[in-house]
Amino acid sequence: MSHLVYDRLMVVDRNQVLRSAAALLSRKATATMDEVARAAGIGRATLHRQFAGRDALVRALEALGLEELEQAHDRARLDEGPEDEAVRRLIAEVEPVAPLLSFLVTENQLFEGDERNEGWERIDARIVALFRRGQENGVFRIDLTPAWLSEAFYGLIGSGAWAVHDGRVAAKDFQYMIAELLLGGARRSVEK
Amino acid sequence: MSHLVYDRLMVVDRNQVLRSAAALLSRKATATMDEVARAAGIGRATLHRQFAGRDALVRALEALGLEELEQAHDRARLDEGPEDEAVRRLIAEVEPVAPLLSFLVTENQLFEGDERNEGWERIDARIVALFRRGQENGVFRIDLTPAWLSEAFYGLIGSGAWAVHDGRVAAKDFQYMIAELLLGGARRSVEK
DNA sequence: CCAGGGTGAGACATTCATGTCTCACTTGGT
DNA sequence: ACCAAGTGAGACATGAATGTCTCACCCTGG
Repeated sequence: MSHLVYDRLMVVDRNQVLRSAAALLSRKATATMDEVARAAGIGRATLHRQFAGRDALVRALEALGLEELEQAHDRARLDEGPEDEAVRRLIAEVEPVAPLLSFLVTENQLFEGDERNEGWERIDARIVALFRRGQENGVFRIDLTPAWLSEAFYGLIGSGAWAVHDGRVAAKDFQYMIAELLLGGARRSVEK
Repeated sequence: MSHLVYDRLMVVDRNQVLRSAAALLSRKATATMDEVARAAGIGRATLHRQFAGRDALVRALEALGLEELEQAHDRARLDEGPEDEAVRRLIAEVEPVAPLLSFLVTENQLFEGDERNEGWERIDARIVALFRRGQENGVFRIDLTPAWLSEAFYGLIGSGAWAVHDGRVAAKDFQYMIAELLLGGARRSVEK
């Protein structure tokens, strides 16, 4: 029981540190451990006590990102209703995680298969399944593979996050821009 | 006249070094100067003679990438014919530069406005103009801003390059997948 | 009031990439 | 055959980030 007290008062809130680290590293991926510590309002030593090293910190961020991504997928209820609507819901739910996500993606490129977290494949499987189901139900075209649609989905999320980040797209248009491009494409359509 | 002889035989071919560096760094962005040198088949000292430092090397790669990008835009003849066809041509021409491009993009994120090369804006202006013209001619939808379409274009190019890189998409499908998604979207359409 | 655990600050050693320099060697030109 | 230029290899210094450790301080609980 004493744990609960410690976690909230005197002791550094590990999760809070992670949030602040995510916010910082999403903007400046090369931030040093010292900068991360300062951003979290703690000392570098304390940061090291919580995370053995920079690698451990990134791993923890990966776990955090994956957890939030999974929750986003859960909330989006991908297996309910029309698949294109499910995609829209997913975009909306994923938006808050987008900056952290793009940081992790570029960071993961460097791990080069050292020990890739299985969580990514789980996430990927869920969205691949969504696109596949949409194809079977005649909602999505069948000439674009689910794997590619999944890749493009996260690519557009990242692009959208950056576009918003440096003011090329208004934050309020984030979901619409991504959803419309992904679902409808750029070409002018007769329907709708 | 003696320069031509030097450039081809004894002296290191600077452009050749750049190519090999581009190929290596596109796969492993954190490669050392030593690794870059080895990959080019030269000594580290010689690499430093050609490029004052890692920063200079990246700048040179940026110049190379921008030059090839501009040439790709030229060859795509963006101001001729229907705009959607122009986009297809552009995708085809940009494909070879895609890996280097995605390296430069992630690398540029770190420069944080120190001295961003103006070339990017020139390139961007060209493709923005293409999308804008397509909108005026009724080929592209007007509810997606040209700035976003441009961002999405390069985002998808990058995603496609990575998808091909780790075998999620066949290389021969690169152009088709990107063009179809960007132009037509994922939703099944009545036409076509 | 006292004891203990957690913290911030700073000193310190270590590691690694970078950048500089020297030197012997090879190659091409004269 | 000689000379000059460019090169590779290696030694060396530098700087930066990392990781470890100590120590004084503060807060909380007893």
